[in-house]
Formats: sequence, structure tokens, C-alpha cells
Amino acid sequence: MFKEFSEYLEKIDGVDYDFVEEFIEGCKYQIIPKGSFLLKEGGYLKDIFWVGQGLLVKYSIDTEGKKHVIQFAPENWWIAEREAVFLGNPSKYYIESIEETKVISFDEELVLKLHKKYPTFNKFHYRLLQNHIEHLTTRILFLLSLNAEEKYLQFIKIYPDLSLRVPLDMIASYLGIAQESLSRVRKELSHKRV
Amino acid sequence: MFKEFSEYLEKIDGVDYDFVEEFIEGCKYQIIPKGSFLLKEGGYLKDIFWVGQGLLVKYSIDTEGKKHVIQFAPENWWIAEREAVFLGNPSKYYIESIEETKVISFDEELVLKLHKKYPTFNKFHYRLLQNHIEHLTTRILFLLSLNAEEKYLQFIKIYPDLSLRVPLDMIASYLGIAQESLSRVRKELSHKRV
DNA sequence: CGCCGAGTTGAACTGAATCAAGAAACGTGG
DNA sequence: CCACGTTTCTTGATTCAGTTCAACTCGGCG
Repeated sequence: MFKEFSEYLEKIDGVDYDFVEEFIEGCKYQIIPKGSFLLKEGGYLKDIFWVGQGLLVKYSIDTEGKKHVIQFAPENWWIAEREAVFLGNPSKYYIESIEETKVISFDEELVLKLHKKYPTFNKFHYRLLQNHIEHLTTRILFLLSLNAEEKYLQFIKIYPDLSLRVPLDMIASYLGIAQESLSRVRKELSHKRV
Repeated sequence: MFKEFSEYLEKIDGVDYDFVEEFIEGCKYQIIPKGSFLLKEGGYLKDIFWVGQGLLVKYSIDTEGKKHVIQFAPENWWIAEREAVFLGNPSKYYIESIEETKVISFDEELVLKLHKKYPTFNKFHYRLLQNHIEHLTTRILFLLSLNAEEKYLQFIKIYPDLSLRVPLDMIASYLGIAQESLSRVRKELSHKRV
């Protein structure tokens, strides 16, 4: 999986790769069995994960026991609990594997070390954060402006191959609609396409 | 306003301030009259802004001409168009001043310069981005899980002094509800409080 | 004064939620 | 490889929170 990770890194343009070798040396490799948790509410997670294969979800559970999906992380996506890292607070989120998942991870320490040594790593890491911010902002915009059907179409655009890999209730939760509504939206769409 | 900015910086704990002097030297100061635009759709904005006094809004306008508020920036908040900076794309957003607003700003170049020189600036800047990510994630969670009244209460928590400074329709847009609904929610709440 | 924009209120409407039941798919152990 | 129980998904009927449309109030200001 390190090989795939290195390939992924080299595909990101605008970044020099002098740090890649040392970066990868500092990373860990892990296989997470299907249905297990990388993080649970109240826990701590300092590492940042890159998904090489498989599928993770990040969600929170509200006071009524309802799940709210924050993010899916299939191949080539990043996932972490950045929120709590700085402040050292226990997490409000869960990160669960929907499939057996192979991940590469690294911690804050490595980031700081590479920051000092490689200005290019700086740029790379900075860009990761920027992309994340853009992604979240766009999602807020969609949550504000789209109806159930449009949201689902948007989901398909963002995660083209996930609509069959993720259980329906989780997709519905990601979109902020009821599972039954999503089922009806799907039915509608299948009629239209024929 | 530079004085206030420097005070703001020194209040953030966990960061050493050896970079502050040089940082402030590289910043610009600007007064934005009420009702003017820092950025319009299709434009470019490379600078990052800190609001010392006044109030800015960031929003987008959809194909039906409807506004969707992404963020408010009153005193001590940051606002920028981070999304397009890296890729050099024209912006999809507007940044407008609701009141006369005094801002401090700096650009990417200064960031890179200070990054190289001060590891502590790194930490500071990194933290800004992390906070932003946390804030956006929390907002997504609220959009997914709360009803109209709960959303408004949440808005008051996040922006305690804004409910009277911001026009009703903009608050409604931020919450993703109709202006009329927000008016009714307010009425409800005023009854409850008496 | 009278106009104008911002906010409020009322009434009708509607998209999506909820509740309830059944169908399909899935996995596990015999 | 089948049977059975469990989980996931679909479908229908009903309800409801919030939208929409339209009219009205209020305060400020030329």
C-alpha cells in the first residue's frame, strides 16, 4: 500500500517531492477489518489517515440516538479528527469501517518535523487543509440550497462509486434526509433514466 | 487597528509571538464603507482578512437569484476566499460589508515568507486553518440535525451580538430557512422568555 | 406627509418526515 | 446448499414543519 500512497502523492501537481521518501518512512500501514472502529465518541485520535483501499465513515450520534454522517472516505480520501487534536479534547465523532480498509497514517509529530525540514511539505500539507476547507464549504452550500433529489445527484457526483457500497441509511444521513425519502428519490430517478 | 490586531494575536495561547512584529509589518489596513464589496462572483481575492471592527458577510447566489450565506465575520473573525487561491479560479462568492468595517489583511506571499522564517508562525497559521475546519464541520452537523428554532438558537450562540446587527433575511439564509419562518421562530421564542 | 424597505402575520400549500407494514437481500449455522 | 432469522430497502397512508404568496404594519427619512 506504500507504493500506491507514493503514487498518489506524485500525482498531486504543483508540489515538489523531495520530502516523499522521508514522509513515507514515517508513516504506518494498517488494515482495518470491516465493521470496526478507528475512533469512538469520547476517544482520542491524533493520526491523519489516507485510505488506500476500502471505505470509512465519520459520523456523530445526537441525543436521540440519530446518526449524522460527516464524511465518507473511500480510496484516495483523507480522514482525521482534526477538531480535537489541538485542544486535546475527547472526540464527538465515530470513524467506522464499512468495508475492510487499508490505510496509511501519520501523526502531528511527523508533520512538525517535515515542516521544519521541507518547505515543500509545508505547501503540500497546507494544500490538503485548503482542499478540506473548500470541500466543507461547498457541502454547506449544497445543504442550504438543494432539495432531496438534487442533494442525491450531488452525492453521486462527489462519490461516483459509493451509491452501491454504502448502506442507504448512511447516504440519507449524509444528505440530511430520511431513508424513506431517499428510497423514493432513487425510484423517481430510475424512472426518469429509462 | 494594528494595535488591536496585535492584542488579538497575543491572546491566542499556545503560540510564541516572535513573529508578530514582522507579521504586522507585512499587513495592510483598510476601511471598507458600509454596503461595499470586497469580492464579487467571478473575481479574485488572494488576501486573508481579519475584522477589527464592523461586519462582513460571505455568500453565494444560486441560479434562481437566491442568496446563501456562508459566513458572517464580525469583530475578531477571519474571512477569506481560500477556495480559489490555490487553483487560481475565479470566485463563486461575494464578500460584502453590512457595516463600515475596518480590516487587517495579508497575502499568501507573506505567509510563505513567515513560514520559512518562524516555526511558530507555522503553528499559528496551522491552527487558524484547523479552527476553520472545526467550525465548518460543526455547522454541517447543525444543518443536518436541527430544526428551525434550534438552528436560530445555535446562531445566537455562535454570534451572540449579531441578531440585531444583521438583516433578518441574511440570518434566515445562513440557517437555511425562509425569512418568514425565522420571523415566526423569533415570535415564539419571545413568548417563551416572558 | 407619503414613500420605501424591513419585518410581521395569515392562509393555503407542499415536500419531506413519520409511522406502519411488507419484500428483498444477506449471513450463519445446520 | 438450503432454511431461518436478521438486517436493509421499499411502499403506502398520513401528518407536519416549513414554504410560498399576499397583504399588512411599522419606523425612518427625504
